Amino acid sequence: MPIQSLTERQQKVYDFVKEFLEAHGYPPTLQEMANTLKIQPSAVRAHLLLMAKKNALRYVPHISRGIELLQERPVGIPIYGSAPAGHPFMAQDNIVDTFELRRYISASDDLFGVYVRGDSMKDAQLSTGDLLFVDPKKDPRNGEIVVAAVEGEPTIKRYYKEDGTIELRPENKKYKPIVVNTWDENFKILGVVIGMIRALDKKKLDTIAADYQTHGRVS
Amino acid sequence: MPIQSLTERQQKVYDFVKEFLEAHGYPPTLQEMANTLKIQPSAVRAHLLLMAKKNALRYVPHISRGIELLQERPVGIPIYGSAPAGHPFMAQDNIVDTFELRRYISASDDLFGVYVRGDSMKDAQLSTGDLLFVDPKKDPRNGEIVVAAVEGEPTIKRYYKEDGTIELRPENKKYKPIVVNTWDENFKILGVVIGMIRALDKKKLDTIAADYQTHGRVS
DNA sequence: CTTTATAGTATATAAATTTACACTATAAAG
DNA sequence: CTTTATAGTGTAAATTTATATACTATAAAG
Repeated sequence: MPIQSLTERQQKVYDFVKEFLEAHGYPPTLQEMANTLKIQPSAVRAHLLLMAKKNALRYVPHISRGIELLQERPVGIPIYGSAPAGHPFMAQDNIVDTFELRRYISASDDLFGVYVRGDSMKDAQLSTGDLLFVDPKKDPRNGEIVVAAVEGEPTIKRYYKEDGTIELRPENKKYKPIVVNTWDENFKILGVVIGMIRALDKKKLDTIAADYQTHGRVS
Repeated sequence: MPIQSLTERQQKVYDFVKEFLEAHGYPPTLQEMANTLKIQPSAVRAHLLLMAKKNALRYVPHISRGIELLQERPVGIPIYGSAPAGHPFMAQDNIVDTFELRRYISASDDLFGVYVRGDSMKDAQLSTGDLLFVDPKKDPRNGEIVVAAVEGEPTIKRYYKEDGTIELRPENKKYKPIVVNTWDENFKILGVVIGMIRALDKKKLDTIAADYQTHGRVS
């Protein structure tokens, strides 16, 4: 069922509910809406009933504050695609998806993060300051990037398993691969890197730089 | 003020409010809570008042359903730092921060995203499939990466302003900079790239590849 | 052994909130 | 020119909801 467009007045009511909800955490009463919009509660009620019919919200009669907004714009971030020439880039119908972290980085609950240090994964386009999302429950496949502990030292490398050995390859010719036996006790896969996020604005970069001295990163 | 921990019963009430909110979009009444928990409204009220004192929620007396949950547990992801040799990497005291998207990518509300296409920003370590976070309200500074529309075509480049001209430089020697006049009407800065996220697990990469044919990316 | 915090029952009252009903008015559609 | 959808006013009644008050009970702390 498509979302029918709201009239000007209905939009005003809808907006008020939205703002009220954000401010208070619960919806307004008919009275509260009526006061702000300077109309009668009965009139507000009529608007709500109409909007409910249009599927813009749910209105439960007999229930105080019984309003639920639908089409909650997700906390998400709209993602624009490329549009045909001449078509405005930032138009509603050029939104190809909505970004929600939970959906994008879908992994087990005990997902964790590490910051990258150094240039050993340069050719995989990972650089100092990048934040990696690591899934500790996922079994690594050959070619995937993993966080491993070698003799207690965490390190980021590409994973290749062959017979009884595991090879951890850096992505930079300057460094050499590490080869360990699968039964080696001084070695442990901490998790598989399933995502990465990088801050690019200057203020954030400064913060990261400051952090750098306080906390370590994993190379 | 630290969040004092809830007693077992308080947690039950809290959880019920949370579930009710998710199911209905508005908080429950004392009566509704009392019915489900099989206690009296007065008892529920007492719990709410206590929890409000503990800052677990806001409770507005005299207001029907006047409950707002606070401390929405952030969808946060723990970030581990590098620990002294021998110290277990994934220990509680090695958590240097918690990742929350809204804090990490702090920008104006109308933040949007675009997927990268092509290799024109290769040397800035951006590759096809990366998702960029773009702030349309931020004024670009020299050297920052921006999304611009040149003759209607969106493009990702590094921004340099000098006198009356703006230079949009790719980060790949294969491509040439674009130079436009500041007053050029066929040119518009759509926003400044303030962050990037990349999916690295295979399943996600496949999804992106499938998407690729349906929707476009911005080069 | 007394205080304090938590957890409850039970009931009447007060206040908040929704609702029904009777009307008016305007603009667009058929 | 009549119907339909929207947008209201105003009021009393019905219902929902919160609150005050008086008690009981348990466990932990001092």
